[in-house]
Amino acid sequence: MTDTHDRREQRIEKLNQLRELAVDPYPPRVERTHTAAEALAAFDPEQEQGPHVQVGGRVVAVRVMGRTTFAHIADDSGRLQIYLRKNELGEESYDRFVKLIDIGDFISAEGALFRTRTGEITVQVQGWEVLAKTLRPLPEKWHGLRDVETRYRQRYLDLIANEDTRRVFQIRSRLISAIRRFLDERGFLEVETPVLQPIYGGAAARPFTTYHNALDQTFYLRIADELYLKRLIVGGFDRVYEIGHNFRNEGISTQHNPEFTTIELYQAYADYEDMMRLVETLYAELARQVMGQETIPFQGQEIDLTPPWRRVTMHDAILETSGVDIEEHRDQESLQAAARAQGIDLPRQPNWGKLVEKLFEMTVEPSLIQPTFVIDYPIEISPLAKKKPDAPHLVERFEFFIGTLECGNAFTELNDPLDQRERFVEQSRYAAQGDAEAHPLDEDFLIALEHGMPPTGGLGFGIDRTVMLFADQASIREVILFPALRQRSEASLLTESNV
RNA sequence: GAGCCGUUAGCUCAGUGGUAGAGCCCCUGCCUUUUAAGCAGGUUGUCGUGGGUUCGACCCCCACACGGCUCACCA
Repeated sequence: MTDTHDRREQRIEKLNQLRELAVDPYPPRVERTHTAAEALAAFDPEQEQGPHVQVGGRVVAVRVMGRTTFAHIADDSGRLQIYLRKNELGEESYDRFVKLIDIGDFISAEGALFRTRTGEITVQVQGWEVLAKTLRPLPEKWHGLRDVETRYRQRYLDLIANEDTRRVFQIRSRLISAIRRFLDERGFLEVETPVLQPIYGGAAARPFTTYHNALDQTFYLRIADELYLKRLIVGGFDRVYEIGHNFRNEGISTQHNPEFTTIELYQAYADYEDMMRLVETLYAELARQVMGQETIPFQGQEIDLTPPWRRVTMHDAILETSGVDIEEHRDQESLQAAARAQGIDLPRQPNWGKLVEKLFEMTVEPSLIQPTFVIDYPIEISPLAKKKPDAPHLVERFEFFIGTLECGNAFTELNDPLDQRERFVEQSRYAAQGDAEAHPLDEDFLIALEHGMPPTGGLGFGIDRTVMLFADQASIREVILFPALRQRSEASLLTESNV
C-alpha cells in the first residue's frame, strides 16, 4: 500500500461524502460569466466593489484561516483569487469546501469582485459548486515538476505545473498561425497530400513501412511532401503549401523526433533566389509578430533575423572554415586526402557529394550562428534540384542555418523530366552500392513531370526547429507535446498507477 | 546502435557497508484580508527491477528496464 494509494483513497472517500450530500462531483455543465482574465479586467480600479461574476477553474492554492479561506483558481486565461467566509456562505457550504475540496479539483464560484487589503482583485464567494473532483495529487507547488521523463510522458502535469511549458506551446501555435497568414496573404493554397504512400520520396531517409489489408499492399509513411506537391504545380495550382507530419525511421536526438512537423511550399515561375527572399521575409515577420522584434535570444546568443541574410556558397564556406577547396578535389580520394592534410579525417561515403556534405557538417555547420543561406549543393545529394547552368556538378539549392540548427532546404525545382529520370537512375546506382537513403525511382512522378511543370521554386522547413529557435529551446522534445519515448512495460505502469 | 550519467516519500532533493532523511504535499487541532499564510502535533517508502558478494547492501559487483547527454544516422 503506497502513499499515493492512501491519498487516492482519501479523495475517493471525499468523493463519496459529496455524493452522500447529494452533490454531483461531476456535473454535466457549468454556468460561467467570466474567465479569470475577464473577471480581473471587469474590475473598475476607481470602484471599491466590482461586478458580480461567476467563474470556474482548477483550485491551485488554498489558504484556510479558520472561519475564512483564500484560494486561487486557474483557467486557461490565468489565476484568480477567491475568498470564502463562513458567516457569508453558511456553515454547511463553508465546511464542505474546507473538508472536501483538494488542490487540483475544479470548482465554480460566484460573487462580487473586491480588492483585498494587499490589493488583489478577488471574488467574495456567495456560492460555489464542484465541477470535477480529482483523485490524484498535483505536483508540488515550489519546484514544480522537474523530472524530464514524467514531463514528457504526462505532459498534462507539465502544463499544469510549469508556466514555461505552456509558453512554448503557445509560441508554437502562434508561429504556425502566422506562417499560414503570411502564405495565405500571398496567394498560396493550403493542400493535403497522402501520408500513406506506395513509394516514398522527396528526401533522403529511411521510411516506416506499413500494410493495407484490403488493398493487399505495402505503404510507406511519407518522409516528405515534395513529389505530391509538385504534381499539383503540374496541375496548375501555382502556389501551394502543406503543413503536416513526416516520418523517418532513424535515430532520436535533441534535434530529431521520428515524426515531426514540416511545411513545404512550391511557387511556380519562381526560383531559389525567390525562395531565399521569401524565407528571410517570413522569419523576420514571424519574429515581429510572435516575439515583437527581429532580434531574438537563442541559447545565449542574440540572433538577428533582419533581412537580408548572409549568403555563402558551400564551396566558399568550406574553404573559409577548413582551408579545403572542394573544386580542386573532385573525387573522393583526392578530397579525403586534402581534408586529411588539414587534420580532418573523413569517413568514406557512397559518392563525392556526400563526402562534401560530411565535410561541411563537420567544419562549417557548428559556426553558423547568425542566419545564413548556404547555396549551391553537389548534385549527388540533390536529385530533385535543377543543375546550375554554368556548373552541372552543382544544383541551385540552399539550406539555411540559424543558431547552428539546420532549419530548412530549398531549390529551383528540376522540371526536366528526362534529367529527372537520369537522376533517379543514378540514385538507384547509389542504392546498389549500399546507400540506404538513396532516392527510389518514382515512375508515376516522372509521368507527371512529362506533362510539363513550369519553372518552380520549392522550400521546406521544420516547424519544430523553428519553434525551438523562437522559444529558445535546446531539445526538440521540448517543443513537441508528446515526443516519442520507449514504451514502459505494462507491469511498471501498473506499479506506478497503484490501482 | 555505442559511450557516459541518472533512477531514494505524491513532488523537489539529501544520504551512509550497521534501525531510511529534509522541505513541500497529505492528515488532526487553532486561527475572519491571506497569497511559498502562520502555529502545534502526526503518517509517508518494494531506496527502478532481478541476481550476486557480505554476519549484514539503499550503498559494493553483474544483468536488465526506463530516462538524460554525447556520438553514429538524419531534418
